[in-house]
Amino acid sequence: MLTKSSTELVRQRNSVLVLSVLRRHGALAHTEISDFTGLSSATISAITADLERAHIIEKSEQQAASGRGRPRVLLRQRRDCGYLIVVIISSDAVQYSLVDYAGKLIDRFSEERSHDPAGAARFVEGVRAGLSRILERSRISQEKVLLISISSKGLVNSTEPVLVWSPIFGSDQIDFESALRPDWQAKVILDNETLLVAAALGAREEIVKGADFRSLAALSLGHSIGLGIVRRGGQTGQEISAPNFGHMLHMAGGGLCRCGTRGCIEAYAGFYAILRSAFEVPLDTIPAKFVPVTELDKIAAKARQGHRTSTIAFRQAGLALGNGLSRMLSLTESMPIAITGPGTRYYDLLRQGIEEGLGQSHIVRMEGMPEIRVVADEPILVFEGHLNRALSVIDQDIVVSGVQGAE
Amino acid sequence: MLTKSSTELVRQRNSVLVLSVLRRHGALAHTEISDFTGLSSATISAITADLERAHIIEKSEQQAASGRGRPRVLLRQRRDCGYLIVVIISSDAVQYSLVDYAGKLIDRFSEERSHDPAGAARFVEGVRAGLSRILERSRISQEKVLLISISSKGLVNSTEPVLVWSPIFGSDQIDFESALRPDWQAKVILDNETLLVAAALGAREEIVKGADFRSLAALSLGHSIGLGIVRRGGQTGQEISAPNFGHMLHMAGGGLCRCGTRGCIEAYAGFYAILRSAFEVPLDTIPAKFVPVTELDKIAAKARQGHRTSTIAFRQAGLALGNGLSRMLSLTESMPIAITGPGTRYYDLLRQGIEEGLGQSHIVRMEGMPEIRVVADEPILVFEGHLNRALSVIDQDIVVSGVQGAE
DNA sequence: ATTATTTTCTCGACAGTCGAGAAATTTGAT
DNA sequence: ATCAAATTTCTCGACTGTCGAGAAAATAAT
Repeated sequence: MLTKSSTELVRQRNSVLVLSVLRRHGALAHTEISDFTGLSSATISAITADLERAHIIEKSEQQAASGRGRPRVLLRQRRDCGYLIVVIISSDAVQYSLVDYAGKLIDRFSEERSHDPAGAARFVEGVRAGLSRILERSRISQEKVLLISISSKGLVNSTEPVLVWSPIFGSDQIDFESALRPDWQAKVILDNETLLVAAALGAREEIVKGADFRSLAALSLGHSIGLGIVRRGGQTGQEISAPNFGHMLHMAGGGLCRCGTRGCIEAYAGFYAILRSAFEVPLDTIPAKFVPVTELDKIAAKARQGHRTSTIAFRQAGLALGNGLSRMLSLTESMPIAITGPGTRYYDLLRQGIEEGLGQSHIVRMEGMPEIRVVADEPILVFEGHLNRALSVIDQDIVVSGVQGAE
Repeated sequence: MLTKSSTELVRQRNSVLVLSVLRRHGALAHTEISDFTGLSSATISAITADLERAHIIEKSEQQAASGRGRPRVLLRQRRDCGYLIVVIISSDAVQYSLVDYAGKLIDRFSEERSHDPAGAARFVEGVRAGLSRILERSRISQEKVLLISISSKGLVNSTEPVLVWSPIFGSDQIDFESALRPDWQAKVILDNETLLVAAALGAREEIVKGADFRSLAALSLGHSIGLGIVRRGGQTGQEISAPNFGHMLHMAGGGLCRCGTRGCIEAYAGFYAILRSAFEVPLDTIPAKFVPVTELDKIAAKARQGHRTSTIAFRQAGLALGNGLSRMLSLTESMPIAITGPGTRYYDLLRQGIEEGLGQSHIVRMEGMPEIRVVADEPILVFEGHLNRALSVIDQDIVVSGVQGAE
């Protein structure tokens, strides 16, 4: 359904646009903002005056004279305009980061996760404690925290911050919104981890390719398997989604997965699955809760020396991934695939299987093999994705909730 | 990337909005338009005055007095504002329909398709001839044809009207844009047939459910298998896509498909595949080009009487569909599934397999079985989808290309 | 000092939406 | 017949927004 448009909306959109170019390019002068946005100089004056009055941006005090002419006045976000807390949940720890409105990291610490199956309720308590701890350490007032951006592996509700299924808690749902509402009035968003990787890669790609960028998928290999897809959308920039790829059906009645279903992709390509397959343990064995990477390194070493069952284990994993990717491509347009995560160190062993698995589908035979690239530094990408997403959400909210107020 | 906004754009969007409620609800009075759009009465006056000046809408001359007070003046599209040609390509015929700007069918005929494999070039000639024929019969001047909307089974390029792969011509691509450009200056759009079914069902659903409508998939069963997905998007109404579902990989190294690949869903669930499987012909046999429905009816009759291999054939087909749908759901959100096409007459035989195939995946075990409904009258839905899409494209174009001109 | 150059700011014109109320037009009561 | 009530459409002034042009500001070079 279409909705009505109004002049006030125009100002809102253009204000957000100004903030977004400021994010992308750092502190900018009046003229540069005008160039980047396409808005006239007069409009920039009006918008920046509003934003300055609302204490959202500020004039940079001084900068090197850059030639003759009236010197430029750089505009930048006010760091103290608001703050963001990033919570990255991984299998062995929870990392808390406090970031200011300009995207600068202020404080960070990790808390080990107890491996006891204390369950979701207990875990949520830990998160609440972690959040109050990072707030206290910084002496920032709670109202200044505008957004809490959480990420985890697993399946996430697309509209609300609810973790629907996760490798750790299974179907024990966690609703972060209602869990944090008593303590916090900040907005809470939750994203799948690999989705953030895809978002970060997509943003990088868009800077390089500009309008040529169309779409991209990120595949994260590890104990579990994640996939994020980013597509450039119509007006609102990028559109991203994080399918339940690791638990997409690979083969009906196949190996038993951690999720309890048989034949998931993860039950062939997750670390525990490779281990299981390499040791020729029956495929209906209940999967190991945790596999040290050193175990897998050993198998990889054997495979690289030509050991048969180890080689086959990685090959099976590759096939599952390749088939799954081909199915994904059948349902979307063709797009490049970026592989990240700890599993990339075995890419040499997985590659053949992946390519063969891809090649078994009509779409790949027709359109050719998609571009596959290996990308390291997954944790950095996750954090970058958090910032990209969270800060633009803040920009949006801050503008919508009233710039007019001179305060 | 965000783009700048302006007051002129506001008017454009609101004009399109006015035209769209006029489409949805038929001829409306000033006040009603105001109610439906949320725009003020004054704005409606301004916009409708513009549209009337540009000969896009007109005042309905007279209507029954509806109570006391100043009588309403109904506004409606001018039929002669422009015309649309709908071309529906099916396996045995091509249907041409001429429609006026108000959505009224003016003329229609079908041309049999020769089953000779004369190839794409020859076929395009036929389409060009068909188009000129329908134009001549109507005595409408060619410039008045604003849009040619084509549909076919198969895989379609998402940005240009290029048929990338089709059951009939295989990988012999057809670029309708360049094929028709010499004769026509009308815009040309091409959509997958099942996508249009999904669009039509989505539009109906949105009228019923309003904002509650989220998404929907249409599955078309026949000689080939089609899937269309419609999701409600942010601003721009609905977002639709037509994946290459029929040729998504069902089982690696499986039955030979018409497309030349092994293991496609279609190679298990297409009519020819059911036939092949029922007669226990080896799965690598080259599939029949064409299967009369009566053949399949016979197998269905046998299956309903308990004949074993016939029953298994339908069950296999259902499993392939169910597994495929489960994979689709793993990659999207959960959504209801509407089944259409000639294959619905065998739904009683397919159902168990579909449900079992769906149940083998994590997502369905977790979120439960999606709602499945059988919808008849596929051809009507296809045409309805054409009109929905094409006329709103025309509305958009007509407004963008300048309403201001009084002409 | 003066001039050239560059950036920022300001002003008036123009486009769009909105609310309020005037104008138009019919029904129903007196 | 006439007038009041009801209802719809139209119009006007206020407000918000963008834009182009040019004034004002501030520095470097001459």
